[in-house]
Amino acid sequence: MPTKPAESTAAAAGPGVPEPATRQERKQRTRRALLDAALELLADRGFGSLSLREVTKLAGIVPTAFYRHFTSMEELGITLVDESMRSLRAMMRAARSEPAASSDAIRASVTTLHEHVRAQEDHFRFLTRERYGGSGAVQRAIGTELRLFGSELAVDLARFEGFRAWSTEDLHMMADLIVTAMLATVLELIESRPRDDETDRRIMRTAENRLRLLMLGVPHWRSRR
Amino acid sequence: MPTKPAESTAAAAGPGVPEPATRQERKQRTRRALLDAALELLADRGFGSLSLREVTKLAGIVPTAFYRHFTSMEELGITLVDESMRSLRAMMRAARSEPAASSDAIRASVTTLHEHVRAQEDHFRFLTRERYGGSGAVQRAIGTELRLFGSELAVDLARFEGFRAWSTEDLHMMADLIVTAMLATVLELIESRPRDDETDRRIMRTAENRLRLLMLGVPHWRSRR
DNA sequence: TGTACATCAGTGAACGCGCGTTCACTGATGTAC
DNA sequence: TGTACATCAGTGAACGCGCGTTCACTGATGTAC
Repeated sequence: MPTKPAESTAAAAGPGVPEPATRQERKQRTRRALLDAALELLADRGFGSLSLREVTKLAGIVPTAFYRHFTSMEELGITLVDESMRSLRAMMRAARSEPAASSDAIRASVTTLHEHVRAQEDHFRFLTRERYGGSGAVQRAIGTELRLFGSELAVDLARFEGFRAWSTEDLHMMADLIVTAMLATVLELIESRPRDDETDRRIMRTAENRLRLLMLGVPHWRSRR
Repeated sequence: MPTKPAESTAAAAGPGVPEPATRQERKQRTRRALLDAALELLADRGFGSLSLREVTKLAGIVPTAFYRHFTSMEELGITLVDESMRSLRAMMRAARSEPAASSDAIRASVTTLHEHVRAQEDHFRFLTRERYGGSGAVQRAIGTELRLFGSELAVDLARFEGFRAWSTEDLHMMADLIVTAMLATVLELIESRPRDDETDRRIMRTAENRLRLLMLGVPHWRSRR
């Protein structure tokens, strides 16, 4: 048996499970352990300061085995971006499929945001932290993906009655405002102290109010150029 | 003479200057060289990944001399936060002293923002990048300072006619929205490609529109609790 | 089903390197007389 | 103004450590017959 008991997030299976699995399945499990180890370490530090050795140690493998899964830490980072963007899009899809009933739509969206952030805290923390502080390729990848994400939201907005007359440029501006406000809320949720329902409710109330204020301006908007 | 020619930002004086200065002045100059070296390295990496040796090398001194100025990189980081916040407050003061004439006030504020960001790009980059991706104490210091900054802005807003009836909580929400939108603009300016007047104008137009949209909602705001 | 060989995820020793920090030092600047 | 001593910013050797990466390896899993 090639694997040690492993440190924490490692490939070791649950209690009592007799360790079956094909070679491919085992490899996938170790790969996951590496990604999870990185996400765990990212809870209180930037991706740029993670070392390959730390990640493999936490994943329960020897440093040299890392190269069986990724050619470099950067490649692992890009994988995390892809994975995290999938979580973000899943949230977006959930929000889109809600019944859009005026002001309740805002409340519903914020609730969806809250649920998804709490469920995939690692991914959302990674995206919001590395968006700016990130190193090279990871930062660029997040930038590109978020810009794409903003454009998708702009298209969504265009379908609503209140935005019928808006120019593409103005729709993008509105989408950016919403994305920025949402990401600010994500950060508040992730860094909230103390971690209780009362604090969460306060953050979500603020998030709702932000969006309400943004929407109040919409009927009165008159583009300048 | 204790100092070597130095690498780039170093304490070496300008061309032809015969290197006078008291011991204190020399020390201050080296300290500045260390801070400038750090800011220069921060142009494309996070503070958490800077090493003491790199910084001293770029500043033109030997690693051990670092301790004559700071007890650790963390202390240097906190100094950079203080210094950068001073740039931010200087901008705020400039904006406050403008004649506040309705919609031109927005244009004037954005122009002020643009000028100050371009003049102190290092400081603004440091604040916006480390706000989230930062390591421990630096991140916490920025968080505290920006919250304070938001509160000051909330007090400023309270003096305007349109906000007479607003609750403290709502004023804070509005101030946060403005700060967040402004910081997003700062980031766009800092990361803008290509670096030309046309790109800058586009970014500033978007910034103006964001603020205009935010303000459009104000007269219609009705607090919910 | 049984055997012989191929594959390949994970191992462990070894490397050269940059790291933060210690220490005793040097020599120009500052101060007391 | 001149001399003797104190201060202290910057030096340079040395340390132990974790880093990324190389290499030859092991042995369980997979495959061909």
